[in-house]
Amino acid sequence: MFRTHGYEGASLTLITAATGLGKGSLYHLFPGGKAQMARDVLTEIDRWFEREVFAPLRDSADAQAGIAHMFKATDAYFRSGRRVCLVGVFALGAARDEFTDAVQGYFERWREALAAALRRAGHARGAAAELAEDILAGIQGALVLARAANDPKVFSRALARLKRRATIP
Amino acid sequence: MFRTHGYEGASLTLITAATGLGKGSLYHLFPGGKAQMARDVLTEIDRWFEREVFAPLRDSADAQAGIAHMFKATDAYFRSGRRVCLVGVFALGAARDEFTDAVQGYFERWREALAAALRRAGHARGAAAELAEDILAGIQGALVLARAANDPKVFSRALARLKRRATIP
DNA sequence: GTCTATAAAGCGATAGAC
DNA sequence: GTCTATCGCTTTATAGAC
Repeated sequence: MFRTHGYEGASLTLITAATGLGKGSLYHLFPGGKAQMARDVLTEIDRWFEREVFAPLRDSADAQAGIAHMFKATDAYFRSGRRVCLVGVFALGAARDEFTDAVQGYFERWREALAAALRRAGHARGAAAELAEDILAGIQGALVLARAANDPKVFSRALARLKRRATIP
Repeated sequence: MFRTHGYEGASLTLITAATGLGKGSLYHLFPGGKAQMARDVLTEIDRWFEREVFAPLRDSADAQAGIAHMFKATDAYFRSGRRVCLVGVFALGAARDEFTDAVQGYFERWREALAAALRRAGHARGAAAELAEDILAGIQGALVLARAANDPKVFSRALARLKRRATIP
């Protein structure tokens, strides 16, 4: 609900309908209310990316394989462009100020892990840093364009091109 | 207000405070209420980009000059990364469905005008189409990253790299 | 642990005085 | 054309029964 409606747009009524839980249950599980729900969702997303994307980027013996894994996991996570990025949605809105650390940390750690992997894969230091930024921006922007055009293929195409740029022939 | 708070987040209270107009005045000027306000803002944005970006891309005798003008106007419009894109914000949220035409049209006409200019500037047909998509996604994504990091320079850097990719040496 | 009932505030929108 | 007052509804959040 936060992903598709934004923080302000995701009302408790929508959340109760989507979860099948009444407000009483929600406040029992999340005493901090809506803010805690969002915080817990952000934490869960962070854990998923840490495990499925950042760690493989950092730890893969074969850097190229780690990068390839990132593209595959990213495509799966965003449902090939049918899903948008909750962290990106929060970043653009007023919610960024309430969840600064989570929003900032997500992109920062992704960028750092990717830049290091690109370096290990053979890109020059400066080029790797720039390329990592381009790839992250390319992914976020492609999600915007895909949803604007209501055409997930925009995302798939962009992801394929970014993967090609990351690969050293 | 729509840009910084999203469609749902931009309440009439925020809008009255920002404009200095009471609700009565707002509904006198915009009988269609909040939806009309958003529609009129989208129309205004569309006019601005049509005049300052799309038309120069299409009509410039020197295609390279038209593209350079686009990057300059884009940097100015987004305040070098201190502003985000209202159309992008709407695209990611539920507002897209209420303002489909405006959101879709904005990116589509930008992409088409840019692809044509890139082709006239010397890029091969297929490469120009791909590059146009990359540049639009790069801009939207850089706005996300810049706001997430609370660092406008992320946007300026990305824009400079995109401009370099658009230029044929 | 989940529910219903309810509170207090805020929402978009309208009416009518001036 | 702008204001205040108000409507009806929704919002987040709480209380208390079960």
